[in-house]
Amino acid sequence: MVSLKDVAERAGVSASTVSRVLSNKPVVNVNTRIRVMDAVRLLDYRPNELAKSLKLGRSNTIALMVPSIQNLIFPSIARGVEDTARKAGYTVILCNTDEDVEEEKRYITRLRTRFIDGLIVASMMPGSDHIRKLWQEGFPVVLTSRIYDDTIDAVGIDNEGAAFDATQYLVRSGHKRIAFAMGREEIPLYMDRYKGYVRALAEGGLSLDEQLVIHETSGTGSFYYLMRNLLKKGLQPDAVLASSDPKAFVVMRALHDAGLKIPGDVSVMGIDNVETSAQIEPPLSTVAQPLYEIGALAATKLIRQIHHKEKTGKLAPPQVDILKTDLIIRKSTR
Amino acid sequence: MVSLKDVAERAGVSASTVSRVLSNKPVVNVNTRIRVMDAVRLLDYRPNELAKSLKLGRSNTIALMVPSIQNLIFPSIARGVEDTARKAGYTVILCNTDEDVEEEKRYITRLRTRFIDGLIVASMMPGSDHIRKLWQEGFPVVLTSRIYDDTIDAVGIDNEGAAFDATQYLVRSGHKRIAFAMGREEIPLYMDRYKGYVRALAEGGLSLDEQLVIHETSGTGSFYYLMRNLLKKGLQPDAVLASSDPKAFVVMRALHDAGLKIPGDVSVMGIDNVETSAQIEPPLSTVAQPLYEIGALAATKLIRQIHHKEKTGKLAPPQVDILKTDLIIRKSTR
DNA sequence: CTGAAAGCGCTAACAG
DNA sequence: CTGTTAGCGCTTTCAG
Repeated sequence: MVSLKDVAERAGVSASTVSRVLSNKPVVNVNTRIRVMDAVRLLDYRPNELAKSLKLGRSNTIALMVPSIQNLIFPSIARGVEDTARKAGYTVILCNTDEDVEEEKRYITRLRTRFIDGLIVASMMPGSDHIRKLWQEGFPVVLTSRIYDDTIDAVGIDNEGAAFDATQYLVRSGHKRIAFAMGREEIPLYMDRYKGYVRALAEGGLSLDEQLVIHETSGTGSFYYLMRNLLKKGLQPDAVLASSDPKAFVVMRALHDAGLKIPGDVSVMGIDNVETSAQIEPPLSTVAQPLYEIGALAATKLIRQIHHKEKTGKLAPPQVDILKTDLIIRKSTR
Repeated sequence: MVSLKDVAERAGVSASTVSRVLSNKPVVNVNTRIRVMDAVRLLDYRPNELAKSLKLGRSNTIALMVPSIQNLIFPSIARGVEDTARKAGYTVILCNTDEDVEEEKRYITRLRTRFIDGLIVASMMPGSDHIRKLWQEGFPVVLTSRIYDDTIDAVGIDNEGAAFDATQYLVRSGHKRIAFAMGREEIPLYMDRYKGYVRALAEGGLSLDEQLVIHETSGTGSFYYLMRNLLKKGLQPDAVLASSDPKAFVVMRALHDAGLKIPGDVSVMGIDNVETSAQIEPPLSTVAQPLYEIGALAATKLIRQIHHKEKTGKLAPPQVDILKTDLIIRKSTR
């Protein structure tokens, strides 16, 4: 390991001078600068980031916490985060919490040790008070995808509105019996989507049939049996809105296996616009949320907060950004 | 920020004693230990990982380099890596290279600063000599998914064999005109899969028809037009083997849009067994590679190397592990 | 414009 | 069993 001192020796100057050159301090003689740079090249010197971080009190590293990177919406968000972080000179750490609040806490404990400058959380659950606490202690945090209130920086979409748009489209195109595939109720974004569905039904003059809303039991896969059961009970809908694209995939398979045509016999619609949604057969109609942009904006906001905190010593007031969603009609709806 | 010194003061001992207690050195009096622990709790002290890393010369952090986390095979690998790294007390950094060798190099430069203890590379390209160099310099590296030789630790599958199995299944089930959707030729794993296809054809007594192998032009999406063109030219195959599952999705859509039934008119088969493959309609027959396990094993091997290097000062001889693949017949083949 | 010195928070001999 | 000391590699006053 070649250190500052080695370079200094080689260039015949002091360590401080080398440091000045390397951090582009203007106050250094051109000739010494050249001499130093030569030594740097000669020795193939790389600064030790760890030492720098320790001294400076920041690591230029942020963490991204997701329930699971295997969930199709998170790779795009992660990509947005990583791209913009990298461009700003930050490194990103990936944390999968599996919806486990304890795991989340454990992570936070590790990360709080000033190892990390900020945190993007896409896994927040109602019980995640430790995250609120983090923010209150002045640690830069931005929430994504799952937002609970406006007391913490966040970027998300209008989930109620997204489901409303989807449902409204369905009623306007003449569907009368619109089923809803509901996600885990502890997760507010699903409650919001449910509300949007209910409101659009009402505004469309359709009455809500509780039998047509099916509730996830054990994971996304459970919708297969749930859907088949609905059919078996003779409750065939003419459309189903899934509260997320992956759920729509499963619903489509159940419908197909029951011998039903999509969209001939029943229309299917999702929410999210995950990448595969366009690639399956039939391509899924859905409400797109700008996943990459969400990640990118979250990273931008976080880095801005980090800088703000460095300057002023405290966090700027929280601000939540709601990004526009987009109704995308493909081939799974008539 | 509360430091060791604060705890020491509070407990009326020296910093070294606190350090001993915290790292569970056995040589410390029970009473002092209790006193120290009390002070730790009272002050809610958390060790500064950065300082520890600087002193110890290791950061308990590894990096995972993938072409893009949005590519469906990598989330599962990433999950395997992250889970096993976390259990071993390591943190993982996510790096997307977008197949860009320069980006890869830039990353390596940053990471080489002893900021990271080891590296898992799933993005290796033929031009990635800098990675070979890393290994030669004694830096722990394990290759995944794209393996080039046996001079570096690696874990992967037998790509030739996987394609062979798939093709053989197709010929044995009576297909005569088996097309192949070929990936980028610079990527050896695709060449290997191509070879497996060719060999199985030969062993099955079928002659290779170059017109039936279609070559990716601009991204996975291009297979849509490529496939439609093939059909337009009157060269309809009775089966197509895609060199990856995502390519199979696109092929299926092209076939469908041309009015062809799967598997009635043409069978489709993939390789990878990405998560969505089971969820689409019809569920895709494919050759599964154990993605999660690949990631998990890669992490295990890397950490073992890191420890070995800490003990002996150098890397253990490279070893490549080939994991078993699994032919999975679902509904897209007859 | 440059060097000496102090210190970020921690661990590891070395004494006692 | 415990304290003192030195130092990981870097930045930053403070003098000169």
